[in-house]
Amino acid sequence: MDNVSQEDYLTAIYRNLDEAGEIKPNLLASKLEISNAAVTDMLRKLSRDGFVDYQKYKGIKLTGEGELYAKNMLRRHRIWEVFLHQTLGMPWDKVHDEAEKLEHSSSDEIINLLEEFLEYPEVDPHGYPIPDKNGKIKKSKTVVAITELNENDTAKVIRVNDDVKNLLSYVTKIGISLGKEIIVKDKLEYDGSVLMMIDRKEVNISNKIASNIFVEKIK
Amino acid sequence: MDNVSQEDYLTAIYRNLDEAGEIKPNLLASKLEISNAAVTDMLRKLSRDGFVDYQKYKGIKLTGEGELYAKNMLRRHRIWEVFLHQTLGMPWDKVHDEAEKLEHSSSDEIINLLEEFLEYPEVDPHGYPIPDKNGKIKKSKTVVAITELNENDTAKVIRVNDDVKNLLSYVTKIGISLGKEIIVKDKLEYDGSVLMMIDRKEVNISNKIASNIFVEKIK
DNA sequence: TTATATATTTAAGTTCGCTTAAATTTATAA
DNA sequence: TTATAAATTTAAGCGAACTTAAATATATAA
Repeated sequence: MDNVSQEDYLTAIYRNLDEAGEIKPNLLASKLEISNAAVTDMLRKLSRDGFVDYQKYKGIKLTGEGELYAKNMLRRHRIWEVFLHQTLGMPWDKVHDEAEKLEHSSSDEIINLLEEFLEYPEVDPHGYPIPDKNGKIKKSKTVVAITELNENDTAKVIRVNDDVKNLLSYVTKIGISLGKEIIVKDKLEYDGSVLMMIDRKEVNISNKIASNIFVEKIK
Repeated sequence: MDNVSQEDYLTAIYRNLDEAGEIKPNLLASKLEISNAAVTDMLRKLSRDGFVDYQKYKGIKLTGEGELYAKNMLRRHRIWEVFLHQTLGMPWDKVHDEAEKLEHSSSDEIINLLEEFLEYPEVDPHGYPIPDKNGKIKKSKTVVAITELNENDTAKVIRVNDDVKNLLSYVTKIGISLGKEIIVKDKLEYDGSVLMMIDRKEVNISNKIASNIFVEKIK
């Protein structure tokens, strides 16, 4: 393919598929920060090239080829992130944007060599699994968003959504990192916000933020 | 700038300046493998943006800013090459093309971290010096092209032009690598080709190839 | 069910970096 | 010096990926 734009569309589609494996043009447009009209345009091309199943006014699906492509981009992205964080020491809230650029400029050969150099990491610095050469994604632990926890639940942070602007730097500020233990103290009915203990300090986070932090329940 | 095309123009200009510090549109077009008309077009933009001194029908010069920019791209390029070769083990005849893509997708921050990780290499895998953060290029040994050698001269290979298609893989085949010792046996007046000893074997190379291999005379 | 809001597509237009063809300028050689 | 060749620029046009505005289809709520 070798087309930055199309690669970005496929990745964005894959990242945002709903439970039915579909995504609406509208959502895609907002994720890519472009107009709906541009999306319609590109969908025709992606459809013509066999990467998406697309019919006017219907939800967008990926074809097998499209999904493979998207997973390969995700693989590139996450392997770069590991390299930037682990080898170069770049903070986890900066690697996403850098990897976003690198992923389009690296052959599979580089990626495979990098993977070997990094000793086959299983997850990226935000806890997301890295697809293998064949697009296979190892089933990871079952995680739930913090919003799913109940009062007095104790849990360990496994994954934080890196695709939401500024979320990571905010989350870092309030003391959250991978592996950190949290205890839910209270859940506010009113706005869905969650009061938790982190490092013996009380922290309140909004529902929206809580829904992007994934944890493993302890006991 | 953040514009792949303009970055490529500046790098190509810098790489191919003549003794007077100029380059002709025609040569630039052929290096970039595009039409002369496209070059004229882009020169106007680069001139408008203050990267080149350009007047119709005259040779092209870089401004101070343009030169800095070009050297920074060269820095990125060469640091990536060192990483690919030294850390990932990619052969020296493949790193150029890969670095060509990566150089446009990496912030200065990544490059600086990489440089540190690589322990401040002075040359790339083909023997070219790496400009520092400020664009300063360390003066390296005085080298001459093999074409400048005389019969019975012994010399050590210091640098091979990585910007010529397929040159490196050819040169590798005939046993040349950095640091290798060569002895000039004969120079053919007729076509300028050079007969040399490499690893106790006689090898004849054309004038064109000899002019792209740079050596340090021994005694 | 119908009115209205929202999502999607179509139409027309823009910028970028290219192309080919024609016009013009500069270089070269008889 | 002048004819011719080569280099350069101008002109017109193209495809890609976007935009805004208008048209149309779908979803939602009274």
